[in-house]
Amino acid sequence: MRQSQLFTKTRREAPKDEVAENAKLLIRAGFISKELAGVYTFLPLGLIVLEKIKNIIREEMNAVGGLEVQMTTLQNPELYEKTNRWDDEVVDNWFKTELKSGGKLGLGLTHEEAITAMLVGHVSSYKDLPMSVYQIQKKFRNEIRAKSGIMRGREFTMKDLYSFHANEEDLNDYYDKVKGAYERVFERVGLGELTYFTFASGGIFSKYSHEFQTLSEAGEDTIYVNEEKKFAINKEVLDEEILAEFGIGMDDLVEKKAIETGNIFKLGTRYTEPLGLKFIDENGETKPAIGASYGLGVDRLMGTIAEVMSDDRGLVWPRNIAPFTVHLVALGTEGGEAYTEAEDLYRVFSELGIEVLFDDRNLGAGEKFADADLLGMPYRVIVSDKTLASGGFELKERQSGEVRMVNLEELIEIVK
RNA sequence: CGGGGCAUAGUGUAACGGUAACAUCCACGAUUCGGGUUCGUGGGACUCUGGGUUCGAGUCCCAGUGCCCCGACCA
Repeated sequence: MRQSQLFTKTRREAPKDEVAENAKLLIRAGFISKELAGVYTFLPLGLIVLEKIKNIIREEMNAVGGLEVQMTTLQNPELYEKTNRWDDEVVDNWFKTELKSGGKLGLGLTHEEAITAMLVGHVSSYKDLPMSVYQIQKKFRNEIRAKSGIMRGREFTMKDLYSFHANEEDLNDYYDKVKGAYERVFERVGLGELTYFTFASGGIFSKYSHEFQTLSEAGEDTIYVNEEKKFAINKEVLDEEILAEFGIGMDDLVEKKAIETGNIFKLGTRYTEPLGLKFIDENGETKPAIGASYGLGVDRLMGTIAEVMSDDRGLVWPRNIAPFTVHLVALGTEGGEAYTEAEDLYRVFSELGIEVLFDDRNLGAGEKFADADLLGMPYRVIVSDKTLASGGFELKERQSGEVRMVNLEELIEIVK
């Protein structure tokens, strides 16, 4: 893409109504735009990042047998009345609305009920199980207080997977498989090192629920990390009992701030029972299926990456989710030799399928450098009189700041 | 939902109760061309909304709305 055709502009200053670093940077760089408190539009560059994250998640969910669907945003209150989650006294962050005819509707804040009810017509025998269904879709939560930029919004994108099983053993096996899929997702988006499998409250069927917590000072949660075994315990469940359970003491744990990027938990028959998702087992007995649900905040993941990977000059995208691999910058006078050379390189990259953002704007070097740093593509390639004279290209790695001269073959080898 | 703060060009900030300024931005013309070059000319605001006080309100008072922060909450 040519930067001259990108309608978004960068800003020197962050808007005063944002404090969260992720929102400040993403707005300054033109990745997102704020509509309301906790409600953000994704602009072209931001949307590319979001879609890349979604695709990684999609691949990993598919790899553990998940089948993708898209449930509706508009939700039928009857389902939630059956599970006692419609009443505002019970669930206080519904967005509710009504039909012209007078009937009520809810805007989906989670889809256990909808998925379970939808599957009733598709499950009748133990042979139909296990079943694993997911979606990547908008959720709406009427948060009393939205905060932290795109990390806790009122409208956000979430991947939610639900699995249903004939017995507990099968549930446990699958639960571990999904855990592995989550670990691969975090690895691929560049957060593997910083993300801890964490024991937390909220378990319905099992004692604990499990969270994926990414270390960050911007996090709302306090967790206790055990480096050696690479897991953590959420402060909310930390007590003598759990320490004994893991055979550790407080000395083995380090207190950290973290962002809850994922949450998985076993539901048992909490939803299948009231909604009638039953099957007949080998002995002809009718039983409710046993379920689990697995959530992953897509835009929260993006916000977390912006938060933990950026530096004082701007965003730093891991290669797998960067909007473009290369930021090609032409210096000198528009139409000059360097520009012509850059045009050629742009064409070469495009033909090779290398994702490139070409800064073909007629601006000074300083401004282009500042923008490149702010936008955060993994590689910056400079074409200028200087590089022409040396017969190569200047390649700068955004994350390390390492700069070197390379020839065309080397350059392509690195960025392809 | 308790507590606190803020609201002025697209953005960031000024303005004693006396008739909105500066920077950035945008347009045009020069200049410059490896870290936001420099200069000139011009453009852009019913000062969040509604009331009130006053000869006069961006400024003081009341109410509302929006936004931010702390806490609570977060299936």
